[in-house]
Amino acid sequence: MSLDDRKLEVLRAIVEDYVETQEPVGSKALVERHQLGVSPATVRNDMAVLEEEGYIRQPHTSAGRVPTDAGYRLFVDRLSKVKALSPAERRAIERFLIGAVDLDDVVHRTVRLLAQLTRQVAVVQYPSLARSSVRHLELVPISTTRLMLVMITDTGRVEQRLVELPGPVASDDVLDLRRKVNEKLAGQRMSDTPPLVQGLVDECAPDRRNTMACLASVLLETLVERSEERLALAGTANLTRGGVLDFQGTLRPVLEALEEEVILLKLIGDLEPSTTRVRIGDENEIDNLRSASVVSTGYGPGATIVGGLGVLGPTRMDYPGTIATVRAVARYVGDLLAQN
Amino acid sequence: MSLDDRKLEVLRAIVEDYVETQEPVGSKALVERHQLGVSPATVRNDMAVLEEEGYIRQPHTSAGRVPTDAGYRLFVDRLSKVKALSPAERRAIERFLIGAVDLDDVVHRTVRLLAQLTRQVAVVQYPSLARSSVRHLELVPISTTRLMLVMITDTGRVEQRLVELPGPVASDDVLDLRRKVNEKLAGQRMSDTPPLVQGLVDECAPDRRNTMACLASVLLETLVERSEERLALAGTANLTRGGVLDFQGTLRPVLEALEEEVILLKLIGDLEPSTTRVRIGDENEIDNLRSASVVSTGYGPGATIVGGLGVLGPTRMDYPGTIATVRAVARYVGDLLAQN
DNA sequence: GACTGGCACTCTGTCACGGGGAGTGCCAAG
DNA sequence: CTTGGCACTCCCCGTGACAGAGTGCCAGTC
Repeated sequence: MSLDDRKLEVLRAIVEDYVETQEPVGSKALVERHQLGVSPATVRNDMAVLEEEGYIRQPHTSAGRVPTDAGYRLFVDRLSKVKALSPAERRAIERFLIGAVDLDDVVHRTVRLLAQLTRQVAVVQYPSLARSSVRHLELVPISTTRLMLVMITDTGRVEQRLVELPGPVASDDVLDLRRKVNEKLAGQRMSDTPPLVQGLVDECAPDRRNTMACLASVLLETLVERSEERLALAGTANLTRGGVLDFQGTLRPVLEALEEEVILLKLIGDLEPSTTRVRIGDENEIDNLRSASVVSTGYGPGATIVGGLGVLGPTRMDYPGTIATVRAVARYVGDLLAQN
Repeated sequence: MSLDDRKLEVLRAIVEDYVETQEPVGSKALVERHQLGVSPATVRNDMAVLEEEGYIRQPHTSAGRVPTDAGYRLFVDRLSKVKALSPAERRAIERFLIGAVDLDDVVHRTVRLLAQLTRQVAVVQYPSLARSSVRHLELVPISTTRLMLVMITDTGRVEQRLVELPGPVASDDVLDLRRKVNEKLAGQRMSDTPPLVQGLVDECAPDRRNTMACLASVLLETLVERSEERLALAGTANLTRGGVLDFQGTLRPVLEALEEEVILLKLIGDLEPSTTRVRIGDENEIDNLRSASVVSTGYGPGATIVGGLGVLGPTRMDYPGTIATVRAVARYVGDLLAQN
């Protein structure tokens, strides 16, 4: 038994209506709202099959039908085309992102924009350190035995870390250190740096080796190990739209998940394919998000990807619209980064 | 007609019970749980007076009493002593804050700690630029006509901003610029800088004045005008404790308010008195937070204050405990900053 | 063979009703 | 001023009845 065209059409209609009205949809309402050209009874038969196949279900006997996660999945994969953005939306994106003064600003504007356009929770990952390269390293003396290490990446991120030195260092020596690390590391991809950092220590004159070793360990920590990914979040208030109906009664697990950076990174940061990724309900590995869907994609200058962004909402979401918006915003942000 | 001691005692008992049980408290339960030494009937008379005075109210006829905002206010001002922290809490604070590697880390740890200890929403303001002074300014060439300006403050904040130059600048000139701005500005309080920046432009050789003017305008913007305050937020999931009961049914307005940095700053950033500030329900100027209370205080190294922190929760909160925790955390953070 | 109209059935949501319970206000007495 | 007693009010909750929506199935039609 397979799904012929009309059954698919019925599924699409159910998804669209349910997303819009948030109420189980019945056969009669369906034929009234869509030109299906058949009677409610026929639709009912189709519905019975769709339910058998697991694409829709009844909250209770003699209620209308509601799409299952599998139903949404089928809808997304085969039944929906990506909506084109309205000119108004395009303008909104441009207006919003223009005039950002630095990376922080770009990220914050982006996340708010995304939340606003999709009316959902938005997450934007800062350009990943691991995917950036070093533009410049700066050493600023804080006291005689302390340095502030400032790293600037080609994506505009600025990371700082305090370095505790084993002993006092003269300011000329700091300049020397600064020159050395920059010669060695500037322009390098983050992933290529560890052996170079080791080389820095090895090549160092013995009397300075201690100092350099300290610096090197902080460098390694900053560059790779602790490679801190940062995130921005916006639009949590959108979770309350649709009342208590979405998210099976309580926002708690969702809010909890949103507080865990690790979890968010997992959601957004899975960047292998350059395409948009949609996770629907149960497809999420995180238990707390079993009643949510996530639409995410990578962004970056040109074809390269330096970070992820996406939105999270109820499984009952407007997938075509959301996907379109997420993609468009990612592209704009990529272009913006390319300009720098 | 005034409030004698027993009436105050009754009010205290009502607040304590209500905070704990979240249910309107009646006269009978009250005398059972507290050693008031009088009968329920007497307590009822006292309650009638307290209600008349506006400190408590009945959700409906023949229900127990619930404190009003004014009741909480009186409780906070006159009836509660600040609870001492338990050793476990002290240890938790120390363990949590130790090992922070940089300012970002300190702020993030602090805000999570605060949310965890108070089981409420926590907000921590980064050290305010306006209250810091310049430690060092760095200019990093991005291209021939673009510089990255990096400012490091004595509180450890690092701000960056892109500078678009009117024309190409040689790298020697950049070094020269760098030296000049540092000579002039390093060590200065942020609020004293504007005339100095102007001075920089005036003293500049005519052929470089254009470049310097560009830099100066970005500097001014970064230092004062756009003096961007940053915040960290944690514990929003705690809003869902107590179900839909707190916050009159919907979290929406509260979540919305929490998304507005401006609003949060208003809550937390009011730092004139070095004491802890408590805003209860209607005392909040922000309409969206009329059903919430905010406990906030300033923090900073030694006696100076460089930023604010605090928590937000339902008016029905454990004020003594919350106040104690907020103060303690602020003190620890201050000490931590003093060490740098 | 696929579609349709009709019909009986099921389940929800809601409303009215009523009793139990908690709590109050008031009064008269100690 | 305090207390015990009592009548009263109102919420909460379980029950039952009812309308409405929607289904499943069957027999008839094209």
